Amino acid sequence: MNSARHEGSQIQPVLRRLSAFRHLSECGTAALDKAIRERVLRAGTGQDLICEGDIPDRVRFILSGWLARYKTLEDGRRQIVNFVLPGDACDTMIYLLSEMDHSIGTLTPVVYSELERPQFEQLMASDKTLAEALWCESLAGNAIRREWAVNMGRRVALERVAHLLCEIIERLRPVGLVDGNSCAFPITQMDLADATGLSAVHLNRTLQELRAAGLIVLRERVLTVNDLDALKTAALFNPNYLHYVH
Amino acid sequence: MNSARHEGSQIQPVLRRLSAFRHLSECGTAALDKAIRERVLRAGTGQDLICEGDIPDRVRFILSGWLARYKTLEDGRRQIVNFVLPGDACDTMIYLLSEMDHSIGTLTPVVYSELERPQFEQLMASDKTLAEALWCESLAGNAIRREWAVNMGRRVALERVAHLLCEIIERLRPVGLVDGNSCAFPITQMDLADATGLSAVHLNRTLQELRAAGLIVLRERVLTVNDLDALKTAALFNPNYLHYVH
DNA sequence: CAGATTTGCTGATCTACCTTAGCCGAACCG
DNA sequence: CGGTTCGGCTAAGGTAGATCAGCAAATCTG
Repeated sequence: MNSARHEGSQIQPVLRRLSAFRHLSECGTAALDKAIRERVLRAGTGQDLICEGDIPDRVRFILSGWLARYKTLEDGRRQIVNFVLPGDACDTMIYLLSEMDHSIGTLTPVVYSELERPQFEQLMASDKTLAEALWCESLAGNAIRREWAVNMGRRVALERVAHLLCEIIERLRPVGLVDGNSCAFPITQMDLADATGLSAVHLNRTLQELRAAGLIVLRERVLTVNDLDALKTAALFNPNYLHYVH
Repeated sequence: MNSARHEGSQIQPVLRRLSAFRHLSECGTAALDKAIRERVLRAGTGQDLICEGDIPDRVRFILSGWLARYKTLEDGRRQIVNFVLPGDACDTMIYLLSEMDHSIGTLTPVVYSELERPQFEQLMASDKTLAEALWCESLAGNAIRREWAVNMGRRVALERVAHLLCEIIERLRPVGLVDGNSCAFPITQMDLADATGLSAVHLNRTLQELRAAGLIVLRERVLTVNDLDALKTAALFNPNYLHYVH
């Protein structure tokens, strides 16, 4: 178990992410900080935080690590419907529903904070800027899902994968996880395939196509994009759906 | 212009839809009824209520007719990311975002009610059951988008179309628009193709396959499904994501 | 450390779905 | 009234991406 001081340093991603939507008041920042430190937990790779059919009763904030929201068909086909990245709030308000319609599992080791419903509602009530930022975060998650529908329905494999990579970079950037042209990229090709609706084989070939075109360097779990504009053009990427204000 | 008495009769779908999530108090019902009657509008087929890039500043309730949320790529490829059906609330809270990331257009003639942000916030504050029902409606919309990701990513054409038809039927039923085994089905095959990520040609063939299998009858804008369970089985359809409580 | 598993990668084959092109009947329109 | 558009439908041919099978390196595990 780490000290509170150490865990505290990991709250930054959440503050940075919410600040992308609204300037947070000092009061809001303090309330959030306090609430998050209350209960910090860890999970290893490949664990489910919550499963389809479970009763949702808490809200989570991701401090580090990557997760996926996913659904599985009876015959095993899996579709990742969203990545959950550091700084993301996870399931704002979902406790209003009586049952989860999807699962949330870790793709890497994860550190996260858990709030019970009363704590979370108290947090929302504590500060207007914070509440609005949380609402925006939730609405932006919605917008991401819409863009994914476009991605899977109307983009070909190369555009599709390029688009996903652009999105991940632009989501990691405001939380400070992009260093120059590179970011840690800790997930497997299988995960990428399940997120893009492609087979693992075809995803692998598409990555190689992107590499051959000089658009990406992806090796040893690090993604480097030297010409992001070129990648965005190849992806028909328009960042408006991320809804960052500043 | 129709009389208020006549328009009033069209509020039913909204009440019925929200009642699927929470039992509405009399007070909430009355407030909603009053707010909706305030400003009832009409639009013909093929009109956009709001476009990508517009500033969202109002909330809408659909009283009759079908609409689509959609996005268009630069080169014209279109993807419908959601159908908006009678009774649906349209863009709860979206005024918190500064810009629309998608468009909403009519697929049929539509009757709808428009509320400015202050009116809507007043409505939300007026009654707890109503507010919760509206939140649930919004969360359920989210869940539908997740299921669509699965649909486009992991289901083959026949399953995909079958799944969409099941969803539409199960969404129309609680608002009273399913009559026995049939419902009005006023949209074109092109619309269905854009919603499923298929080409119009292939969608047409898939419909014929469904007809040949005896799973659906679709003609003259009426959809009849004599054995809904069979269609659901073919679609790997699980209604849990619609989140109806009763 | 050896064995088992996972991950990235490749080749060959197959097929689901796309594209292009065009027909037909119904509705609409000047 | 004849032209035009729209929606449903069909045929032919091409291709993007799936499936199956297998290999090598890295990683995990006992």
